[in-house]
Amino acid sequence: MEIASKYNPIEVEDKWYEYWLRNGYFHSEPDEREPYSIVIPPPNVTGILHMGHMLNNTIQDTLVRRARMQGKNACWVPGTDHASIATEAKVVAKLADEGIKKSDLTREEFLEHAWEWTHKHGGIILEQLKKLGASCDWDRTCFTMDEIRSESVLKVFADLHKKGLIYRGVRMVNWDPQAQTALSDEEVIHKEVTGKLYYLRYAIVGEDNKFAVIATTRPETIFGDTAVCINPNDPKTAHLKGKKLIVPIANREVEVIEDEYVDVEFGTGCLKVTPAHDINDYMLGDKYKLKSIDIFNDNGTLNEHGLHYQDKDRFLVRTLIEKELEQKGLLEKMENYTNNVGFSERTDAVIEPKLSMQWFLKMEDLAKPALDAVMNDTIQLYPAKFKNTYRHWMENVKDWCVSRQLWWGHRIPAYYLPDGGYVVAETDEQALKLAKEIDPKLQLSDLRQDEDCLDTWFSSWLWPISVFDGINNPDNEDINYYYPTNDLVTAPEILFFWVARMIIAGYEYRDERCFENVYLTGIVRDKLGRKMSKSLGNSPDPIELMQKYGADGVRMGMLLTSAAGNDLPFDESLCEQGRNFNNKIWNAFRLVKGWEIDDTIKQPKAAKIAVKWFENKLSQTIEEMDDLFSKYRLSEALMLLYKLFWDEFSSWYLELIKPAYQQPIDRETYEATLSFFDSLLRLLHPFMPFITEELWQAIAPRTECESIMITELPKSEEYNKQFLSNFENTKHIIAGIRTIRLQKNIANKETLSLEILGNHASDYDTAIIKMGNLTAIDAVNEKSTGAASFMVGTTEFAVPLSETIDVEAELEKLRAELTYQQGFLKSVEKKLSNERFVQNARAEIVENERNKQADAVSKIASLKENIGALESK
RNA sequence: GGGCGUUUAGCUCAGCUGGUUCAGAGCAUCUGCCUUACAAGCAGAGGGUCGGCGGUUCGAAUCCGUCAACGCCCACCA
Repeated sequence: MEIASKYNPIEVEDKWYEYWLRNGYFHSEPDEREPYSIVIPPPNVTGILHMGHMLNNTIQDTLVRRARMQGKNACWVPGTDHASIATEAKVVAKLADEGIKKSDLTREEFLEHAWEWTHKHGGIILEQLKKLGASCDWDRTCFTMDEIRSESVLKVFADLHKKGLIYRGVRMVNWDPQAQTALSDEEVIHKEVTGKLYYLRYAIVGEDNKFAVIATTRPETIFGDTAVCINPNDPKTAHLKGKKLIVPIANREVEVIEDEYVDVEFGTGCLKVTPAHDINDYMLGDKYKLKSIDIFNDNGTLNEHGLHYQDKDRFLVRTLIEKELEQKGLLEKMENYTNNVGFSERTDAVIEPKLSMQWFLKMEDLAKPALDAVMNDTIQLYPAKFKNTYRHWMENVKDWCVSRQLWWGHRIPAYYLPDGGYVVAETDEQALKLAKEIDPKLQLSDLRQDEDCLDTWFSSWLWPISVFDGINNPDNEDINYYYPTNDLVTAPEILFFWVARMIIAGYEYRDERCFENVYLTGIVRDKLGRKMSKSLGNSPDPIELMQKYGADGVRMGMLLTSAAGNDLPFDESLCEQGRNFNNKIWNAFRLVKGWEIDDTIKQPKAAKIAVKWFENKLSQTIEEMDDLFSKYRLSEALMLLYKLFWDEFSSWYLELIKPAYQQPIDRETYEATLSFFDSLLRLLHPFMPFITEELWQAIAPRTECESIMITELPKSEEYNKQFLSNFENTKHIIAGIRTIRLQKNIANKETLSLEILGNHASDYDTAIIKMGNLTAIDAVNEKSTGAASFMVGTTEFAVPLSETIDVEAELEKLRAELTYQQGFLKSVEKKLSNERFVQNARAEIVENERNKQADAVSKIASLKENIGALESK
């Protein structure tokens, strides 16, 4: 059978994914096994796969596949998020392209478009995940706005309202004038912006040509001024006490109020107060019962209060008003100024603080158990440094504005009565029932449901419960079995948006943590450290990458340098490394598969040693891997395996047992090798599912229904550390011979012999002979003349050479070594002659120093002897 | 402005409670090899004052202080 020398992933990946699906290996039902569950962070329903998803889902799949192979009943629940604001924005944009304005549509018409869009683009991302090999239980696929999830959301809203935790009120909220909705504080991103600080002249009433000068970054908001505030302790502004001022252009009189809130040092010490458009001014307005004038329309243009600027955009007005003020002599001066401005996370529009009626969730009490759970490690964050961040947020948690002025989402189940007041209930019928308690004559048609939707996160915070229908049916088999889930893998960016709130919901609705461990990934960046983004065009297409390097190659590339919580500087060369590794595995398979077995051959000694060694090495590595996995150090676990396969198995083990060209192999060694290969494939499977399945299926006859993914993960057995360390020594001896070959330009084909000075255990001699291509190993008291020597540990080895060696070069080498050893001995002796060291250090440390001393002394003696011998020639 | 974190080889990172020859790994680099599993490979080699300074200690990459650079989170002094 001729096998290609390169692994071709394209040919095998779809085949095996189909096979796994066909056999239902991803599907999980409750049974008597230990459950292991992960809920996917639901990607936006109309989104497409990006590198962040690749990283995140590779990690999840690795964890799930490993758990499955550990005999757990593994269940990875997939799904998508309706992504209220993001999806609505996309639909609005698409409609705009078609010349349709959202405002021209009814709610129902708009939702029709939105659903159409969702059905058209929805779920693409889940199909893409399949290419990656994601072993999700697709039968359980959920959507945050499907029937069960919607019902859950409304139920929870009604319940929290009943508990008095949800309230409605007029508050200063973050208004996104582009999406025309309120946002939660978490959806606002503050950025430094260079702008100007304008110094405006407010005329003092009753004092001709006298002005108070007031600094502001937002001159367009003067139309909303309802007071000017000074600090009562500020002599600079004391003359303004009790006066009235005229707001420029608006020509309105406002009072001067006094409050210590005003910073004497800043600007002129005078603060214009615009309660409708600034959170601090709002508080002042509240305190002094000031009028509040809202000067903006919902889309960020000025309203009738803006006078001749009506219907013009706020930023345009800023430039226009600057000119007008200047013309009227009301602009004292301008300075460059940088300040923090809030932007909408979704639309990047500048946030306008705006007073409006919204729904809020009281967070303080809810947050308590969630804070404790993380602080006392009931829920573990990886890396743990995020505990601090988490605590800080949870201790200062503010009420959550849950209403959004959007249509795409869960409509708030609040129903207004004709004569004022409202009821909250999860269904129309129940609402009517509640309403009738107030007024028995009311009909359903009398009730008017709230127009607003709920924040997207108000559905995703229930995700670990709602995917198992644990809100609607709190005692069903699934939720009782799979909840709490085990691991959550997500980005730190949504620690507050999502993770914290899920923990809160978990305690509120299950009275239990929603997951045990949270693995926080880093951000995938490009080589230059920039975030990957569409606008920069620096984000590779994951699908193309997988076509180029294979899904396994890309998975490995993602995992190679991604410690938890560390950003991942992504470079295609990582995938290349992954692909190369696939190829290495493939070729090892080719070698093994090509051997003929001959039952009459006895197992060679070298092979026997090799088998014994690799058994030990394998166990040792498995033990180390288990430890790394328990700490969620996946990259390191993978690297360990990589080295085990490449260096230990391929370069050492296979070379040691390899029969001569076209010679058969003995059965014992062959079977041991197949068994090792099988173990290695199983260990690799969670990381690289496709190639491992392909080779596992090929390496021995399998029946339909068999798969590596449902085999058991190899376990660590007892191993002999001394044996492993002896073998490392052997490797050094072989490396020494190879180095001499290279230095002396001796071809590998040419056989050599090796001399060992003094006695030497001979267990490994056959291995050394084979790997070094030696004719013999001789224990000698004195090495041959003209032999090239090297040391391993305290033993000296020599390779006799036919041609005369360069005495001077050899001497130079030996002298350098002598100098090093003498220096080393000196430092050891210095330590040992230090009484305080001998007194204070632990006994074994001192003992060790003494051993080092003895070693060095013996090495020095032998080096001196050699040098003397050479010099006398 | 507050808090947290990072700084170790050209790059990405390990290095747990200070002590084995502890200064490591992978990649990259360099040298020699097309040795019939693999040139997407094999064999070997070089490379770091562990960010700076100071301290504790018999002993510091590791602990403490301080400075610097970078990053993240929180916080709306107009």
